[in-house]
Amino acid sequence: MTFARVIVDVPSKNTNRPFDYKIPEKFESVVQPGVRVIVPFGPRKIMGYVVALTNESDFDKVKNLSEVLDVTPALTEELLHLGKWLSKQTLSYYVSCLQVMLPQVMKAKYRKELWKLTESPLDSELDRVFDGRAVLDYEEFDASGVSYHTLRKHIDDGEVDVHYEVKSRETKRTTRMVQPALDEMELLGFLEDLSKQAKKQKAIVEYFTEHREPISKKQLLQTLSTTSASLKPLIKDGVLKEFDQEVFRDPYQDREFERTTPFELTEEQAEAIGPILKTIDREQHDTFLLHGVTGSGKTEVYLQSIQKVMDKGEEAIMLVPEIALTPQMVERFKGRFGSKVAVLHSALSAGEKYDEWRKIQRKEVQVVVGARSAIFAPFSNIGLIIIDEEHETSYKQEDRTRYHARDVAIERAKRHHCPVVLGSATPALESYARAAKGNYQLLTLSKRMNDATMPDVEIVDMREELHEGNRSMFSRMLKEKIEDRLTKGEQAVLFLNRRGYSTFVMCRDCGHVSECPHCDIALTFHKRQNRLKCHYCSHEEPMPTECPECESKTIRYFGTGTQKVEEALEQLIPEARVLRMDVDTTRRKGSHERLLTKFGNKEADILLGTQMIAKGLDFGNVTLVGVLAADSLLNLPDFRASEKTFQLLTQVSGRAGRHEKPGEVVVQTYTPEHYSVDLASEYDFDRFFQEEMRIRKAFNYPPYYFLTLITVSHPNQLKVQEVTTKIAQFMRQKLSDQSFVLGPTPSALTRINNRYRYQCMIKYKKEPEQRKLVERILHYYEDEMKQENGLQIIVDFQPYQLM
DNA sequence: AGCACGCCGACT
DNA sequence: GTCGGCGTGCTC
Repeated sequence: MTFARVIVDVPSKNTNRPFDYKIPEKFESVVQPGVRVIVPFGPRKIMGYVVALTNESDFDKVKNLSEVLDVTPALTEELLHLGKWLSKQTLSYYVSCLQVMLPQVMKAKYRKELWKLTESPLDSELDRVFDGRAVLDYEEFDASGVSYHTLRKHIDDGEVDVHYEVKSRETKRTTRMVQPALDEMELLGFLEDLSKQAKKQKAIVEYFTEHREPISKKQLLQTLSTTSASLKPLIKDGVLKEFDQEVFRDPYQDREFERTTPFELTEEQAEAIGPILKTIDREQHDTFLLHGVTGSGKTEVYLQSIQKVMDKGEEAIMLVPEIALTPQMVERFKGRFGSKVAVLHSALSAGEKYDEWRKIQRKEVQVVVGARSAIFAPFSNIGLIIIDEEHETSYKQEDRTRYHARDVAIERAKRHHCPVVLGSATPALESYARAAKGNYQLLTLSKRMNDATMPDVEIVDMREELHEGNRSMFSRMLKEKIEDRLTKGEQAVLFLNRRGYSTFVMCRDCGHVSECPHCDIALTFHKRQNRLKCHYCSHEEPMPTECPECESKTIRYFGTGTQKVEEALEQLIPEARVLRMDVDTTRRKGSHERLLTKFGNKEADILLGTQMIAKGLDFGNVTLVGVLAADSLLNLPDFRASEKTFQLLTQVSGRAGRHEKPGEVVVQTYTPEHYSVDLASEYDFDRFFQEEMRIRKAFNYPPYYFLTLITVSHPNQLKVQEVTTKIAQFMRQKLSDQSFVLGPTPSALTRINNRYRYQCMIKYKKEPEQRKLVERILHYYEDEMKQENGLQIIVDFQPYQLM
């Protein structure tokens, strides 16, 4: 095999195919599919992925590849295949698909430099830029204003060279290790010859007569309480030798995890796990939907299924939504499987992520617990894939390679002949419908463990509160119940779906609302900084003291955010100790965990938070859950609004009364009659499913129809309109009568970052040619999309984010 | 994507 | 004549 077929790191239409390179003899033994290489590409050097080896090439001017970056392939053959599949599914470039499977640090960085090759002076202008240095960053030259022709002249004369540098950013942390270089007899011999004054050297050599294995230099010097001054001569004399050993940053190294053993399964759990274990045994592919109410012990089913897979010597992937990847969850896995677990989530540093990934690659672990991208874990012998909280929308990647982890999981599981388990208390409608049709096997856990009952849910109509003169954001009932918990020494969780202080700022005199100058959206007030921020672009401005329109000083905040609730709570119940948990208070690494530990230690009475507290929290002392504004999701322009509301209310309610003490839930709403609020309060998933399916059917939404969303954006509104109209017309004309093409419609967020956005939505049941048609559209607009501030067309198959 | 090449108008 | 702008096409 003398040629490597390489996918180069250039995401463009023309380069979306392999390029052939000759393999120099010295690399022959290491180059194999999946390794990263550096190759010459035109005048520059770039990174690429070897996808195949061949004995011949159709191309006659094949170049040599210049460097090999991996010894162990970064991507397995299976992942190379999967990447191909992914690029077809999402209409993205092959190289981008390979890229998403790897840790960020493995992406190449490029530098362009100018190297001065001569001692003699160059053009005086250019010499001034070089300023005596031999190497110059190209950007510095670019910014200097010296003409390209001047440079060109020197390049042609061989006095200056344009140098392209490819750098892989991964850093391997190493420790200096020390090891004996002689055998025991020789060491003892050396000791005899050693000068009497060299006490410390003696101690070191004596240590190694008893310990042959390497020890870290730091540790050695510490235990023998000496310094490297005594070590150095020994190394110089060839008695000992030093080397660097790679160490893995372990984000959990300072933590002790209490070992847990499998619990005895309840009858229901045993019944649910049976078919999963059987499928693992038979090495078949099948997809299970595990529908288990909150607190029914889904995790124990996962853990025991994984144990089975590990006993067979196979590997397991467990996906959890980012916000549910709590310390509590990690603890359960580390506690059961110890060091056999790698954890991958966004709170890790880039280096830590890389190290966890390397543990998987080196087969040091058998289990990976992680967020969406962990689905690409480089295992080669997968026996089980679990997706917990499978209804969560965070499993859908919302940029570039718009994949859904569920689809990838099933694709991988098919190849590995292993089951996929989708678990949720509130399955996605799509999944439940598939289970109902028999495409997935439904497994049900209907009872909570510990004989706990689901907490009672009280719905409070906030309109009535208002009529009766209560203008605060807390209903009288909620206030009473919070106070009751305080006196009993129990805890409460308050849930709000918004961070910040309030949603928007309005002048009471003229009604002026402060909006982002680049986006069509009201600015959000952040009190601590006393600034207005746009949540869609990075725009910020100070909070005005008077209305910019009418100069009135009566500026008011409307809407409610966590910060504001915290303040209101302080006024209402001053003795309560409140912990606020949202993106703003958990930004720093480890703060998430710190806050939860504090709450677990009962250092606070009330945990107030957003989305992130809806999942996975399990505190026995929490007996009250308050939902401050149940309808906040309901009013979004999203056909899944009811589903999301139902899911959220159910999840939040599940936080209360998980152990001995019974729990209660208070849901405040302006639309108590809405079926998603009502049915969530009765924990009636089946009726909600029926009701919601009826509506989806009537409006031709998933799961009855598939969706494709095409979003067009451009700084010029007319241009966007025109293009979107053309696209919609084209699709309408080409697709069958069974499909619906909606649009052009302005997107719900009409303008973001000074770009207008229009969309076209396609609802279809079967359109095998659709991807080809979309490709034709993208091809047609290719040139316009290349330009810096040009047209952008985003195609999302099975979108979750409709704005 | 980035780079060279080549064609064109503007200017010492 | 020469410099620098941008459109075009190629990269194994």
